[in-house]
Amino acid sequence: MKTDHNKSIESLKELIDSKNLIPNVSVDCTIFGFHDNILKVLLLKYHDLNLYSLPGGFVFIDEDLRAAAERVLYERTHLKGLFLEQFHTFGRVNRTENNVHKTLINNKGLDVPMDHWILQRFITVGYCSLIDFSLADTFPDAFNESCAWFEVNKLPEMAFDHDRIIAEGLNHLRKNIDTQIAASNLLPEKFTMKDLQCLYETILGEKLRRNNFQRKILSTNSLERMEKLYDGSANKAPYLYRFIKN
Amino acid sequence: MKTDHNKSIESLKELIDSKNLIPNVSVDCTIFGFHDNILKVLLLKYHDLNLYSLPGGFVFIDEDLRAAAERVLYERTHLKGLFLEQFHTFGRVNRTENNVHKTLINNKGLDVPMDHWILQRFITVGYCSLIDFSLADTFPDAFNESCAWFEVNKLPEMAFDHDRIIAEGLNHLRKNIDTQIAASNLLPEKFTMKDLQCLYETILGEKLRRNNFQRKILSTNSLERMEKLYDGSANKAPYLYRFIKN
DNA sequence: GCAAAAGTGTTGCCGATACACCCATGT
DNA sequence: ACATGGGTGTATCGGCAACACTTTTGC
Repeated sequence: MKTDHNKSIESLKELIDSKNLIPNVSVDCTIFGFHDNILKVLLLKYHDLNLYSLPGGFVFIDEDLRAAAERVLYERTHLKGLFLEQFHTFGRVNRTENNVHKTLINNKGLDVPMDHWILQRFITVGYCSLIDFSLADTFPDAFNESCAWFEVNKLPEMAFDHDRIIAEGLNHLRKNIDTQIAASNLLPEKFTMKDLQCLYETILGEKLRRNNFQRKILSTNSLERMEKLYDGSANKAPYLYRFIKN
Repeated sequence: MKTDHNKSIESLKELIDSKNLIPNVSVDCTIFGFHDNILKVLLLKYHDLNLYSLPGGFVFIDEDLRAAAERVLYERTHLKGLFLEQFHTFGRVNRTENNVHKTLINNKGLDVPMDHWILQRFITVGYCSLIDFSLADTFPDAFNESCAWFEVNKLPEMAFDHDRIIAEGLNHLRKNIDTQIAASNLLPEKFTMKDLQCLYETILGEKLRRNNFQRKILSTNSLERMEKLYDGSANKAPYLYRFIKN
């Protein structure tokens, strides 16, 4: 454990001293997780603080902005090729006024110049993703002691303006949910129309009409109907569907 | 003229040396201009180069990101309180690979360290605005020799990825055009329905049906009908309308 | 009266909604 | 048979497109 801790400090120090980062810029990912009809969001807990943040990171000088977001997503989930979209850039001066980095650096006993950009105001580019949280392990980084899923309407106290970023990210997800996104590993290979409807309802946070939903989805011609599912219950067996791959 | 040139160099040098700017970050404004049924976009021409760019600028360390965009808009038009919306952040590494700043600095004979961020890759946040180009004077800056309006489908060669930024900005404008935006100084106080329709058609780049357009706009209850306009032509006089201020 | 442009009416289509009914299945 | 829940039919509504008709105006 001690070595882990030293390693943490080492990598933190390295990060802060790095000349290979774009100063004053970060990316933050609202990684939404769906499973069993619950919508969660992945948050990190800072060491020794009762304060949470979005998975975020800085951008290397030779790295595409989107690639930085992909890297953040990968570092926390070890998953690649996921749905990931930029939705807004947050740049108000006071968004980082309670700069938690300062406390962290002090707590770690690191020697960082007071005029270092990590202690100043910085802007952040918000990205939005969606995965199945039961399929993803999560991996905290040197800044954080834990990496955990929180239901979107039961959020803990957030650092910076991350509560606002989550709200905007969720808004983006809701406006952009479609069968392509739903198709990416959120449901089993074969699933019932009810499964898909529950996914939509959970993301949108509202009930939909069963029959109208079915028609709307089928009219997109993105589903293929398979055999029926007999689960032993005393009712008509639903058809299974799968997404048509393009 | 000589003094102006020296002043230019002075302010350029000041800008580059400034410790008060966020490095590697800029804002670029797609300032669309409407008048006489023509849609233009405001471009700057670089000194001694046959290359154009969007009005852009850097962000002061104590300045809101949006305020930086407002400042850029104000510096080029001397107008305030205009429609202005962020639409996308462009962050690919190679977007600044033909860094025109290098040429400019060489041409000016400025002494800038080769590792200065202005010569490196930087990301830019795109903002979109819309004004009446006949009402706005335009003001070039030290970097540029002229500031001029170009029709959106007759663009000259653009620096960086500014052609893409314009395309995205126009797309944003088209998706967000509404009576609120149209109300902001693009038309005279009183105008005919045809005037408004022409504005929409010019921005959207497509013809609309006269009668359906009228119904659609009136159904928003954002217009107030005034007296008729007699212009001496041999046809029924159209009503004048004005926007209802909230 | 006539041409030109504005105002208004009507019809049909499409998508979304809401309600209803039928069908399959295990107890 | 019957309760349960899935599948499908249909009426309605609102928005929009398309077309037609009427009105106003100066020549």
